[in-house]
Amino acid sequence: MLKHVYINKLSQHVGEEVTLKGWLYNKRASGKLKFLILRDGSGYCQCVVFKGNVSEEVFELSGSFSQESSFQVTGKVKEEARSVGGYELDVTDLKIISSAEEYPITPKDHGIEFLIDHRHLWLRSKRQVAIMKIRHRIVKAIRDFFDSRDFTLMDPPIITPNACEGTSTLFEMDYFDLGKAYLTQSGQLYGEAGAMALGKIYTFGPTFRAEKSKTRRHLTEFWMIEPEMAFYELEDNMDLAEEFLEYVVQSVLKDKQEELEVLGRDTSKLECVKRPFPRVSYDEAVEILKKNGVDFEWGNDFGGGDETIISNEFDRPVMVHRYPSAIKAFYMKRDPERDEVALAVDVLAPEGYGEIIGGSQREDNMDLLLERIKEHDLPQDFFEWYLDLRRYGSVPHSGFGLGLERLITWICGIEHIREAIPFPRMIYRNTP
RNA sequence: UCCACGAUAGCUCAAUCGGUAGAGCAUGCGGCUGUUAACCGCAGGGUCGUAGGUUCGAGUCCUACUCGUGGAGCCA
Repeated sequence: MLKHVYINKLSQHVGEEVTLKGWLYNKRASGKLKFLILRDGSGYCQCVVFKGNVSEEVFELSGSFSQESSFQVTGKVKEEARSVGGYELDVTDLKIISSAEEYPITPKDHGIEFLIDHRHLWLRSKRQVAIMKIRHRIVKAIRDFFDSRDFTLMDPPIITPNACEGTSTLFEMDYFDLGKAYLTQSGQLYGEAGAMALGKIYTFGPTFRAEKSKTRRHLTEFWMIEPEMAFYELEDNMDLAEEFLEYVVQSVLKDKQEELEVLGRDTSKLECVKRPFPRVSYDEAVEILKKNGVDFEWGNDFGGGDETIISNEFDRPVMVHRYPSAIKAFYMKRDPERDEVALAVDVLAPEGYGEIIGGSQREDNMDLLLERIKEHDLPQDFFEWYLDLRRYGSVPHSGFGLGLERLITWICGIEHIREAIPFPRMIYRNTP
């Protein structure tokens, strides 16, 4: 057998005879000519079997196996403009590795229920492969961004004894003799401990929300990135968030054009994602809503529709800061010049994709933090370790949380968050 | 939890006013030397989500239930 090469490296082997290994994506035949589309995870290649070029057995074999059968094929690589990917294999030999049973996902349309039931197979389709490759590129950009700025990756626990923010519904479990425990809703409080130890950290891990949310923006299990920085105030936090988003989006644009094209993404919308991002206060955002005819009362949180109206005013992500403290978490520091608003910031993605980042400067004053814990009716004993961060050398600090799948959904320009994660966990679905 | 919509062949869907269950894809066989979700011909493939009801007659109308989809609230 000749050297096994991958489809995305075919350009280096033009004129050579090579062996490809993969799965049958689609096939067409025309008399003495057969076209087999092979996919190998790195790309797609049309393999042409001409009756005159192969043995009788190989010619018969090449038409006999079904979609998604695995096989290896040997032939000469040539440039071919008519062919997908620009290269083609003139087949001289072919061997079936495993003949597939009748494959459920055909090249025609399918409903979402059927596709998600077959998620393990759906991942093989061109569109899903493109999304997963972009997901990987985004994850790499996120890590590169923080790593190159001297952040330390610090993994928070997944099992926690209490609700982080005291509001969400959590997945509950029995934890031996210690009573109830919960799957984490956020690694943030632990991130703060990390920032006091390491200066600048980021967490990157799974997060769980048991709310019975049933929309295209929700998963019960998703991945969250939470940087936390000692000595950062709200403005520093916003500077970092916009630099971060610009870097991630531009990295994907630079390296994943082909995949974005498969998804039909309008990349001009992504080209706009450059600093500076618009920054509007909550007050100003409320004015935008009123200008657009929304009957909105100061003090409420924005709904999905409100976020869309606000983000439609801009061509790039918009940072909304200084929300009413009453609707924000207990640990957020209040504006010293205006107690009714918190030093919080949400980043709203363009095109109606909604909130992708939520962050704030944290309350660093021991007495005020204790007051907030009592106001929110939270069990103080669970937070003693967190209060220690204020007892022992408290400093101004800030951070934000980024929902990975929401970021992917926006960058890919896809309709529903379930396609942004390999195996989505949703309120009425936990299989496959 | 609430609101709306849906369930017919392996898949995607159609079936007029309540009157014999249809098509494309997929599968099998045959044809074609440049196909791009190939095309052409033939064939097989149905407990119309479940349980009741109305009717001479129900895929179609009514009731309940099950499952699913979209949205609201809540959130990243």
